[in-house]
Amino acid sequence: MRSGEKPEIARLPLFRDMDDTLRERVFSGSFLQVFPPQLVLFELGQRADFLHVLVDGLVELSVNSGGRDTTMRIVEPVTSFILAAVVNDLPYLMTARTLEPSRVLLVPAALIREVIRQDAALMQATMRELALAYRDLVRALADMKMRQSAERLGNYLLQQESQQTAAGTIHLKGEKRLLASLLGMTPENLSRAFSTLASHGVRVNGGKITIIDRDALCEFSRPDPIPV
Amino acid sequence: MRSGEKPEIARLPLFRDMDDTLRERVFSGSFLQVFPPQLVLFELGQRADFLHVLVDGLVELSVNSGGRDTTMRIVEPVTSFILAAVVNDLPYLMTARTLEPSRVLLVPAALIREVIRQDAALMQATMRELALAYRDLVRALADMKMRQSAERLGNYLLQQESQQTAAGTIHLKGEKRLLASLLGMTPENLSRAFSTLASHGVRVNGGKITIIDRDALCEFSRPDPIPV
DNA sequence: CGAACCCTTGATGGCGATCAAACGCCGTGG
DNA sequence: CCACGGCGTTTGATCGCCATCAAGGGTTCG
Repeated sequence: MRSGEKPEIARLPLFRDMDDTLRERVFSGSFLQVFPPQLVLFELGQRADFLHVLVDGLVELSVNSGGRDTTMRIVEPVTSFILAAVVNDLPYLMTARTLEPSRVLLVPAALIREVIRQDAALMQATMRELALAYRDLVRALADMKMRQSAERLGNYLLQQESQQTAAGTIHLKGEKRLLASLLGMTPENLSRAFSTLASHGVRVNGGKITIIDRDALCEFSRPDPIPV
Repeated sequence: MRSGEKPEIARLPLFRDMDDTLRERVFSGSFLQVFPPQLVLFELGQRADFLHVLVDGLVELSVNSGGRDTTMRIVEPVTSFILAAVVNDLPYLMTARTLEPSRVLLVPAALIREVIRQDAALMQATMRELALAYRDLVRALADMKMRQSAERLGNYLLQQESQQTAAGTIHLKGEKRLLASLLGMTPENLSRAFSTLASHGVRVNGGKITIIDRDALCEFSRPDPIPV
């Protein structure tokens, strides 16, 4: 891939501050690939061959073990994923699957590791990214351990609302069953959780959610006091 | 603190490969402090002032929010903790409390951040450490979402056994109520989970656990196929 | 138009939380 | 030295959240 082709990749926090010629080297050694929906990009247990950057589309990261399955993250463009497996050259802990037609930049793991060693700015950005990802997971784990399902949904909605453009309105990506799995519940109970939130300021219309009473939702969900 | 004082700190993966004079600079700017049990070292929401290294004793990292409380990690010597908050200069997401009389090395956050910028080996070690910690949390979250309580306990025991010296024998650190909170259950249910595991090759004697039938425990707990 | 499939709603059951009480351990004070 | 009280653990009883099973409505796609 050539560098100018996808300026939004170069603008990612991960790549933004690094040396231009090294960035060019990374991109020219990588390739942009198009995938149909429902395609498995890699599976848990495989050696981490590529750092992935989702350019367009939607990807699910899930863990499956012993017949059970749970989605760990929904990746939206433009974001890199599985950085942690790549930097330490360890097997993937998750399986990645496209949910929509997607374009993914595949950066060979050995290449990115080599350039990380050469470029302090890239290494620092990697370190920061990992630290932020770690903190996200700390929150997610505490959420799962301390809150019950409707509260988790409420907090998810509040968090989504804060980082989507239109205030008070949220568009769910993917199917509701996916959100259910992300929040650690069944589709049936997600549906019931939405009905519960109806009495706390939330209106649902398909994949479009409206928060008509933010205060009521906050009081019910007791969101994390520390901002992200 | 002087450098030769605590060679096992210098041998930590985090500090092992860095430049000697810079390591000396880090240690000389830090101080080793002794704390009594049950003392709060820092609280969730505070600005991260120090990178902590537990030299001796036992520390609990917990999250408390909305009247609820859950322990996220039990820190044993010699280990650093809350690296993620320090590198990004963000508030702590967890509260730290000593469980036993403890000695902790306090490294000023600004100092460690400065030296990280100067020393590529330290930065790389930080990056690796964060990536490994991230992967641990991915496992912990998947564990919490997919397994029920007795299975979680079984896996915890198998994991502890593999990283403690004596094969087949595990010494729990801290009280059982602490382990219960770490595993996301109540003390009552931890007790019941131990009884369940009695029919799967586990014997309990106070804080001393013996795995008398490893295969049976594995079959019951279905441990993660991917090694740590 | 029919067949999947997803979402929703209802009925039932199980895991785990809560409440309650008894036991054992340990440190204190009589 | 022993009695007592506090605390953690264990065991039992009950309750509530959520999973599971089941069925019906809506949408999409062949």
